[in-house]
Amino acid sequence: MSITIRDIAQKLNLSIAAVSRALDGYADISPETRERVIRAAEEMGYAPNRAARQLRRQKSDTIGYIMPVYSPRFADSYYSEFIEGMGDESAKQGFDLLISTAPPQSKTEQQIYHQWVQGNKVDGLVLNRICVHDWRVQYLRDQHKPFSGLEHSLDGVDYPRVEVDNFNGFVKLVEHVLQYGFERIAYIGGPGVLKIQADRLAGYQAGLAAAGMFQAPDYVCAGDLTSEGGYAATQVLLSLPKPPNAILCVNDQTAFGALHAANEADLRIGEQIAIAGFDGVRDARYSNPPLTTVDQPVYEIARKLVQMLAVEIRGEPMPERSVLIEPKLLLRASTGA
Amino acid sequence: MSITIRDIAQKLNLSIAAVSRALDGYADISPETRERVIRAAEEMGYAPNRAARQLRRQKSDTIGYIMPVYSPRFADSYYSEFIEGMGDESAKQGFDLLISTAPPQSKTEQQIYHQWVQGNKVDGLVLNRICVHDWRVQYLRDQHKPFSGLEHSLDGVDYPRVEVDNFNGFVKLVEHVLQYGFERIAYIGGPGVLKIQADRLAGYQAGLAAAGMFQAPDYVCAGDLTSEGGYAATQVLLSLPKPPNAILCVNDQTAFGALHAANEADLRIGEQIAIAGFDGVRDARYSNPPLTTVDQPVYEIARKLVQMLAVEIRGEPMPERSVLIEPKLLLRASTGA
DNA sequence: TTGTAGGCGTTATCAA
DNA sequence: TTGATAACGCCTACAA
Repeated sequence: MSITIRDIAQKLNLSIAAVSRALDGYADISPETRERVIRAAEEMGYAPNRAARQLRRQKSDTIGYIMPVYSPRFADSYYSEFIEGMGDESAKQGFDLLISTAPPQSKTEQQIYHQWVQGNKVDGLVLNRICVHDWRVQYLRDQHKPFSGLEHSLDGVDYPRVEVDNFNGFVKLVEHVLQYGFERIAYIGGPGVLKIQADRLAGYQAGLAAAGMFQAPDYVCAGDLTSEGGYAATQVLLSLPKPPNAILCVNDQTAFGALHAANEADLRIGEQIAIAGFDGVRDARYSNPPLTTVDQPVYEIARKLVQMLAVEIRGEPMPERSVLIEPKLLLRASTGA
Repeated sequence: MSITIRDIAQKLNLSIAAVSRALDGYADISPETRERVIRAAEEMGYAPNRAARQLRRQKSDTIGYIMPVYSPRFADSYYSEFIEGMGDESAKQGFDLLISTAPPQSKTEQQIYHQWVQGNKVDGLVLNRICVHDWRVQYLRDQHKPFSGLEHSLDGVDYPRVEVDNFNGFVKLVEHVLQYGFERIAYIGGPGVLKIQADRLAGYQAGLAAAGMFQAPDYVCAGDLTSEGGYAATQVLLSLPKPPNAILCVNDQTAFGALHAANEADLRIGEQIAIAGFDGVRDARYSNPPLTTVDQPVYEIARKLVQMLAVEIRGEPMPERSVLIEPKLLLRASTGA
């Protein structure tokens, strides 16, 4: 079937042990033998059987990521960028990347984590969309399985992580729209359990408080991180007796939905109403009108997460277990900029 | 370390063979024993070691996909939708999804394919962005490794596939802009080796020919499937002595770049110039102005590809090895609709 | 119905 | 420097 070290050994009249060591670069093998083995392996198109190696070494050289899908066919280029970053860095670090999809907090999600961890399918995992209290963090800690995460949950676990200054990003966003004269500022958020939701909402509130602005309870809506959710929430906001003239959204997808609803309502966006997002996805430059957003370097963040995880897996010392990223405002026409 | 069937056997005073068979649902085991085993496994949090199982069964229950990245940090929600579709269907079919990134036709790409195939890391692969003549198709055929693909290469290999009627889609696109009075129609394509490029370009030319329209050689540009490429190509087109008044793009990302360039040139898009894409990514609804595009159900296509691949891997008979999808025009403001 | 034993391909330990 | 051999955890033919 496939070529094994046994085939190479046979052909070269060597023991499989010698072949194995020659290929793995051990020192106790004669240079000429090593040379012969390596050439033969090349010629025969040998590649080690990953299952056998994994079984023996008790590690899989694989990193796992479970993509949180809130609904079937939800598309968000945030994820393509995130996955690309993880893929590039995984390859560089010599790991494969195993991906699955599951609704957050679902039974399915738990099963996959359990199978991967207990079945030794992955050496470590990358988490994002971390919750304020996250069962995954606790579970992986208990299982002593290495992981890294985007955002820091409040479970008291010191895992390697990247944190975006969501709070401050939103404060700046509020300041920006205030400066442009929009004073009735609403917020469309995501699921309340999410850390980003907690932090961004807090930033929104702090920004308003700092300016001594009125905070209408009606002005804080729940979305679901999708453009559909943003669309629906915006319709509700616009039908209030005293509708807002600025809508800040927890992410860009939500903002796309908000733009859509405001356009349908024939509002002059950037003039009669300001709309902004958070993420900095590429496509935000091409929306109608171009979307003001808070840019976070998703690709770089994903790479960093994998890189930190690789260090953790290899058990190397890690100088900084926490990287803080200051996102930056991208001012565009949707807020009148 | 982890729980194995040996642990369960020990606890229950059974042989590991009995435990194994009880868990795998063999008939030759007493109901009560099976009951005990299953409960114990549950209690102890057992999950089979994937490497051991894979080594023994000679299959990995894993599907591979290599994401073609043309440049670092290229974001395209086409891929997040594609990956989500594959992820959902893989889970449903009982497969894990292994993902890597590599530039198309690169040495890296070849190495990964070789490692995965020869190392038995995956049971099969999904290909997209198929080339007119594709080394991957030939390689996997030679290695007798199951695979499915989006688009059919001309290598004379009858693999399970989904084909989108790119030719006809572009013919319809040409008809549409002609009908709206745009007669100087340009085309921005992708890498010439791609099957979609060949088919869509042919559709463009056929559409023009059918209407007896003039075809300026200047009007056919090469892009790279990114918005940057579309932006650059559009700048070239607009600086021609006799610039086009319609630009049809090989994909939506390219079209986003074209919109950007046309907006910068202060053209009234949909009026002075028509711009259209191809893919139907979600975000095309939110561009400035909303983008006319040819919609293909990416999520469903991805699922179908995995489903066909699963059938192929299991060696089941496949009624239809080729699925043809007729994409449909989505008319929006960017072409004056 | 259950247990014994061999082997999947690799790596690591020990001897030669 | 090299070879024989024993695991890693699971599955399955065969024996009991």
